[in-house]
Amino acid sequence: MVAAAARLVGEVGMAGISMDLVAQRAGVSKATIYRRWASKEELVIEVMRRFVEPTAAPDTGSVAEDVRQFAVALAQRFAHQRKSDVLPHLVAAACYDESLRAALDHYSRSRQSTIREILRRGVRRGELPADYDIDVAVDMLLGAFLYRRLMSGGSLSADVAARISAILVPAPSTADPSVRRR
Amino acid sequence: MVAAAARLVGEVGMAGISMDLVAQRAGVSKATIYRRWASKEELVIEVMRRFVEPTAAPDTGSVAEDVRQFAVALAQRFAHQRKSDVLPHLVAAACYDESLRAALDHYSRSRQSTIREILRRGVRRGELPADYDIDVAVDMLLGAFLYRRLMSGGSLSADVAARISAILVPAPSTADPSVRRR
Amino acid sequence: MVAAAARLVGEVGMAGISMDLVAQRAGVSKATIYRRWASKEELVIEVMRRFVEPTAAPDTGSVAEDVRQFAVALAQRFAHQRKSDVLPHLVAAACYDESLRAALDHYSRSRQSTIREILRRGVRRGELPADYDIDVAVDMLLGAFLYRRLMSGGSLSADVAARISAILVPAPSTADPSVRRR
Amino acid sequence: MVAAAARLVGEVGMAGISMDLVAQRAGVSKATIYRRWASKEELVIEVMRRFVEPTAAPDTGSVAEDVRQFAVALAQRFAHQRKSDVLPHLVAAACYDESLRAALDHYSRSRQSTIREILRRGVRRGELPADYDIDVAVDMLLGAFLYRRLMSGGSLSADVAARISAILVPAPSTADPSVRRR
DNA sequence: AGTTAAGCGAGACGGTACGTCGTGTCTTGTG
DNA sequence: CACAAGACACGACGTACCGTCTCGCTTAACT
Repeated sequence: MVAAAARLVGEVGMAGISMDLVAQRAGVSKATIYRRWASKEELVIEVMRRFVEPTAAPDTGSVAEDVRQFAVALAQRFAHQRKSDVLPHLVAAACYDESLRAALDHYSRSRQSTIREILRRGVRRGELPADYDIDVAVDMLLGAFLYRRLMSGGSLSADVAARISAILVPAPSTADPSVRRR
Repeated sequence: MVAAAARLVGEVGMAGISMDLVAQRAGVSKATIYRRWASKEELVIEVMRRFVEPTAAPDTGSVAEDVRQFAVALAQRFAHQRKSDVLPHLVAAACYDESLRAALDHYSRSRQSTIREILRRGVRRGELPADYDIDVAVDMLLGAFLYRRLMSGGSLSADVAARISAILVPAPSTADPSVRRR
Repeated sequence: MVAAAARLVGEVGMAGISMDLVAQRAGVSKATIYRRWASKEELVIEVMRRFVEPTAAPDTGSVAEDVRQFAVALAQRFAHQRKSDVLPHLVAAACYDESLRAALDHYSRSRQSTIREILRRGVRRGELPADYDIDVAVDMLLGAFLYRRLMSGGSLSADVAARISAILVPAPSTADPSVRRR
Repeated sequence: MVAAAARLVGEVGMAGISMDLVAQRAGVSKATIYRRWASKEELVIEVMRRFVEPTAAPDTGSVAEDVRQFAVALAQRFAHQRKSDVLPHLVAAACYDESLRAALDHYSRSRQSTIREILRRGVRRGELPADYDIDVAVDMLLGAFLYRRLMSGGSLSADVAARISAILVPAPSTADPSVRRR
């Protein structure tokens, strides 16, 4: 069921999926699907939860470097056209469906744990100011990727990833104290 | 026609709109609409082009302050639930429709002109480094808003807007030369 | 189980009944019902067998009067909208289901015993000709009721009942010999 | 559409018909069917209206003979298993659907015109008493056929038809005046 | 001025997917 | 060990939009 949906996401993308199709492929009745998920969107969230493994958290000793590596890895994720079409669809659907909204929030929350952990470590170690706003930073990092992918149409090369992380967490290169103090 | 669509966007949101409904409201036949727009999405882009006036570009003399004001103004934009549901829908639709993709790109490009101008001015004046990556910065600013609104579910207060712009363009408060030089 | 079905027939009529509903009401699992009856129709036949008591056979000494009384009593039976919807449903279902057909035939046969007895008595006493076709007469009597109720939409008053029986078994009132002789 | 439905009635009978099937066979969308008929039952009534031509009215000069001929012709109609399953289904469905009820009434009314005309002629000519209850007689005649076909399970031979009509309109064989006068 | 052409409203149409319901079978867990 | 509880495959239901299409009617331009 989830597996069939996952396969279909890969084959025809979010737009090509219908409940009838999933049911047929999974050898399952539509009613059975609806018994578990309220919509194909919630089903697809389940797909992501199960089939998209979280990015590993690097620990190089430097926040700036950790963030950079994380960002580069993330950029690669967005390469696959088909699969990265899923998220925009879910986001749009969540605008009209409260329960989907909740499910998506929960999912995105869980997916942010890696980058949040990296940043928290930075604060702990003193590499980032104590009042560093992790929420906002995460929004900026992931938002930049999303926006670039969906709106700007720009590339998502490793270089771009690096530049984004550089703005987010300025490299302490020449022992720049300006950030830490404030 | 566009006016009727605009009214409907306000009343029932993107999800509640159908071509039949627009046609009926505009006192127009569906065929006539299709003669001008390929889909309701392209029609709605037209709506935005006509009815969403661009944010004014502040010019306070300081990039940091300009960006801050711009961000705060933008944050207010995202307040209206109904209307800000439109963009995600268009973004999702653009994933499957090349021509819509183009129309949306064109639109978003034109909407970025204000913030790009602000940043370009900053570079010209030397407040920002000569190699400041405006593309990336714009992605981070707008992406942060989008992501926060759609995924994080966080608030979009003036305070948050200020913090975002602070990360993007560190205030030169105490004549900090570190950013400029590099 | 049968009792629950009977109650439901009274409440929601044949159309509103489903096996799930009967099961729930009877506090029984569907499987248990299917173990005993092949369909809800056969279950309902059981209901009729148990809960619809046969019309009493009058014996006034005159066939014509007996038939009249029987017909009037029968007419009252058809008054209840809800309950008399059951039979048409069963009849229709029996067209496609051989075993149901048999069950229904058996039931209707048993229900005709009263009127057949009345007519047989008439023949025995010589009030009806020896070659009187009881089968046909029964069909005409019951058929007239059924048809009137279901197709003509006419009323089923005592008066109508009387007129039907009068045609079937002409009253020997004024020593009319025409029927007997032939 | 109606033609496709007619063909299907012949092939799979009333029970085997579904709106999806009719739509597919007619090369038409379900919505189009529903635009014209509220249910498959009303569609089938249309089928009967168009494809079942009315029985011709015999005029032999004698009511008794006219009725006999009509009855015999009618009996042949009921021969085809498949097709005569349709009516019971419609009758049952009409019990739960007011508008179908009306449509069916209208149809059956129009189908009775032949036999009614025959009987009216009999009254006009004085072969039947002036107060002869045509409504009741029609119910008895058609009802007998219906009942025999659906409930009794008896045959519908020409002989049976003749016997039914004999009871309904006693042959005036030996110039029996008893009926006419009254 | 009369005729013709274009443009449009109205809305029917073939399709596709929806989400729900009922059936009859089959499995699981409990008393 | 039987049975309630209920999950399940199947298939029909009736609805909603989509995008295309054919009708007439209007209005304008061109005879």
